[in-house]
Amino acid sequence: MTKIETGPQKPKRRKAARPGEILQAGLEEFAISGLAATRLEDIAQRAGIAKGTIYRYFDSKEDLFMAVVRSRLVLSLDQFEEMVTNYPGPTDALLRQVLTGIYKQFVGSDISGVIRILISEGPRFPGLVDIYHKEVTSKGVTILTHIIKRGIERGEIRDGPAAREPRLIMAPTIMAILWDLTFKAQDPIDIEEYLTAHIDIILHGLSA
Amino acid sequence: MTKIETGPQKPKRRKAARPGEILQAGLEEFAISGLAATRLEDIAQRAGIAKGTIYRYFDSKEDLFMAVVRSRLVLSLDQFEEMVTNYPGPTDALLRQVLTGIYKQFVGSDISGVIRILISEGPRFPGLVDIYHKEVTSKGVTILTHIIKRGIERGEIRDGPAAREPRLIMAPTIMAILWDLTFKAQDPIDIEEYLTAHIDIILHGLSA
DNA sequence: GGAATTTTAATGACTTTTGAGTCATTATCT
DNA sequence: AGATAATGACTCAAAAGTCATTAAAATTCC
Repeated sequence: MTKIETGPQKPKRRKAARPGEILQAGLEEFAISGLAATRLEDIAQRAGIAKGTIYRYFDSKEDLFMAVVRSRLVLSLDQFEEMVTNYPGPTDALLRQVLTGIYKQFVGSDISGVIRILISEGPRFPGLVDIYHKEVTSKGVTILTHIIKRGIERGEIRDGPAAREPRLIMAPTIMAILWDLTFKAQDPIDIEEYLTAHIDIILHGLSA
Repeated sequence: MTKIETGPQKPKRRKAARPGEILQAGLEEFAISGLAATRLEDIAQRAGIAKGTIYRYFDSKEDLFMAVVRSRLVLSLDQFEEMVTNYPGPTDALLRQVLTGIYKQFVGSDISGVIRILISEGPRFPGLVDIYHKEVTSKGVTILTHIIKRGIERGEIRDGPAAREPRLIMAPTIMAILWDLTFKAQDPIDIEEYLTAHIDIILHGLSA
């Protein structure tokens, strides 16, 4: 019955265990279990620290959650934007390059975790949805709109309903991310093949 | 301080409050908040009953959760299957009919709730993911594969990478469902237009 | 440069809160 | 009148959040 024995025994590491590590551990846990089902103790364990340490950097579980999502929300689409504005060649090659880059960067990455979190927790965190929509989604739509506009001007893309709905171009990407998150065990996607097929159907679907 | 006052005051309704009502209320709450964050009290309130009543029909919160998802998992794709096998006309009209039917039936329906639940809770309920994959996803893929095969045989669809990846055809549908769940407030989808564009790009993307 | 001292980081036992699950009591049905 | 359905106050376990205590780092002083 040696129980009442207050105080800690072995505070070890120093220097590391920075907020960044907590954010990373938090992302990994939240992406799997969501906000409510994730225990701070799990995050602490994954980060190799004690639960109490989290409270030195974040006010509450929810505060940590917000910080986690915000920290991964911005993600640079700038490279793609630049690709589009500077690209000299034909539209099909440009689209191929942009889509390839997006797959490489997103499928199976931290970003897919953020997307799952957003879908799951969106209703209780409209603020986060708002930021994501502004920072990521609508930027993506803008880039795709540019590609289409450019293609129409060059006479490579036909104008029509499809050209007015840029979300169609990225739909297969979103689906691949979610498929990978959800059905990887049952029925894994071969990303190479899928990407090839994606580019193929989009190029034929839009071409003049 | 009139607190300790055991026993109930007003058991009201009889006859209604059947398991079905609890399942419906459960679906609505679970779809918004997920398993962990949903309180049985919320479900009870939505169903217009007391918390204890739930335990007459379900053993535990998790048992109710499983029952909720299972109850909405099967959903008939049979009508679409039948459409495909019996359809006499050209592929574009068939595809138009099938896609229109899917949008009408799925976007904004109970099914979108189930899809959100599956994405959110999948990692902790691989059994449910398994059932959904077998009962819904792979059936959907089969139907689309039939359409494509039929189209190739009739000389209306070109063979190629896109024809080997039927998931591409339904990707915009999935995206519309999730977009509606997540970004309705920021940026609602006009389903009529979106569907038109979807059919347009797919038909051009696949046509011979 | 290094011992002594102050400041800051980290710990985990403890407290508090929250919500799942129970059950004695009461209404309604047969 | 007996059986069944429903209730909500209550119990209890689990996890969020606190804090006295200790380790390590930074600073001061000689």
